[in-house]
Amino acid sequence: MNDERRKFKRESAEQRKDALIVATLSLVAEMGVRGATVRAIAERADVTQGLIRHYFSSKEDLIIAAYEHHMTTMTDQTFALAAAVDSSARDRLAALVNASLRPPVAAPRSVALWASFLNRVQQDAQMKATHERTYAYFRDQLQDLIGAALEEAGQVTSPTRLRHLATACNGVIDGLWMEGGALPDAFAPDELPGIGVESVGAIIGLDLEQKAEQP
Amino acid sequence: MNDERRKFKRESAEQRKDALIVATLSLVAEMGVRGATVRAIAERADVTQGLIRHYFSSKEDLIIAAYEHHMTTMTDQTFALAAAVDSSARDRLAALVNASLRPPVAAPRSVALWASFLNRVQQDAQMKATHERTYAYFRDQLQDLIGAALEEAGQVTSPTRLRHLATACNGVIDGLWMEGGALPDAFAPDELPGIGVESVGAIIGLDLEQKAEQP
DNA sequence: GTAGTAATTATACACTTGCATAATTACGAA
DNA sequence: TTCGTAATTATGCAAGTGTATAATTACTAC
Repeated sequence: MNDERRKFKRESAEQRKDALIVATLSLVAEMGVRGATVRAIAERADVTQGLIRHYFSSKEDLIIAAYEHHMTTMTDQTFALAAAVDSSARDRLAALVNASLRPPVAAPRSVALWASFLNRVQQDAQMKATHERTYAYFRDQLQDLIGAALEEAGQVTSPTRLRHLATACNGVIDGLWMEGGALPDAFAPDELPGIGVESVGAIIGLDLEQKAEQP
Repeated sequence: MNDERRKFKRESAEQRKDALIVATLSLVAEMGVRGATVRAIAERADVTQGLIRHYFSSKEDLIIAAYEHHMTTMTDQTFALAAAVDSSARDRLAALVNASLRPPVAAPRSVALWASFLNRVQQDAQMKATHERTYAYFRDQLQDLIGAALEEAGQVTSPTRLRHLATACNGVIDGLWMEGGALPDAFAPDELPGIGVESVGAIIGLDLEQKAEQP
């Protein structure tokens, strides 16, 4: 009885690791990797610093896990919304662009994390692999959607041209994503997704904004 | 005589400050702000660490100066090429997009620096001011060029719409710039400027790629 | 030449960092 | 209940950090 006396509570390995990762990400987003010291992380996760070494072999290991967590979360958030659309490929494409350029995917926090990790991603092989996997996945999905939307519209597209279109659209989307997160005040609400849909539509030659015809 | 014995050489304040800034930027680009320690900077600039404090009141001061230097250099490099075009506004616009998406402006080093500084920019008032000034300058130039190009083509554009177009184009350009620097291998040479010109043209409704008519 | 002075080096200090190791504590099994 | 063990804390350390201060050194004015 009298739990107040307990100096700490035991948690499952999964919960603790997750709590440490969440604390790490919040600190990195706020102050960069430099601000995410073991002591600061431990404090934010309400544990003592020694515990970090109990769950992660090194701080580098924790940083890598945090990056993986962030990328996975963003990917999931992006495709969760787009996958819900079950009408036309064109609408699914528009939904994907929308989800990519709207919070929580497009947000200062996301971009701050991306920027903070960039250096390490370029140096650490494991982080680089995570980055490339995530990137390739998004690009492939985008390319498939573009292809399907064009086919839907009765257009024949060569694989080479399709690849070019996907590259261009991906660049525009990623770029607007970063831009929106780096300069949140530069855009009115809904302006960023609007620009994205407009640009992607202009590039592939389809009007993504027009409502589906009512039969 | 026998200058070999000299333990150091005196340089003008301007040269030394510049050398320290250049050393700082190269280190930040390679290893992030975290890797740019006073000792590493001093070593790369071939001086001892004490000298840094002689020219900059603090390390933060040096970082701020380095950021200013980087942004100014990028702006100059961007507009130097575009300003050389003296034919039509349309061609100047195309040249601006090109210069923005081509080395040395669009390069891994530039984007690495941008990403490394992002956190500090958000926190430090002086750096934020530098950032906003640079950004606003580019945007205004872009908006003017778009307006001139459209007028040239005989199109009337409301200020509101012009602002929207400039925002969209700016977002696409900045985005592609970051994308190209973050993933240099994802694009073939000349592919990025091509996508940029194509996208900007599609957004504002002008073909920027067509050659000027030969009389 | 020589003295003055600013540029540059040399040295040291207080503080933070990541990490290791030992000492506790909570919880499950018996 | 008690006992074992893994989770958690407590403490300490060596290396690296920015900065301050004093000691040199190169150039300049006279």
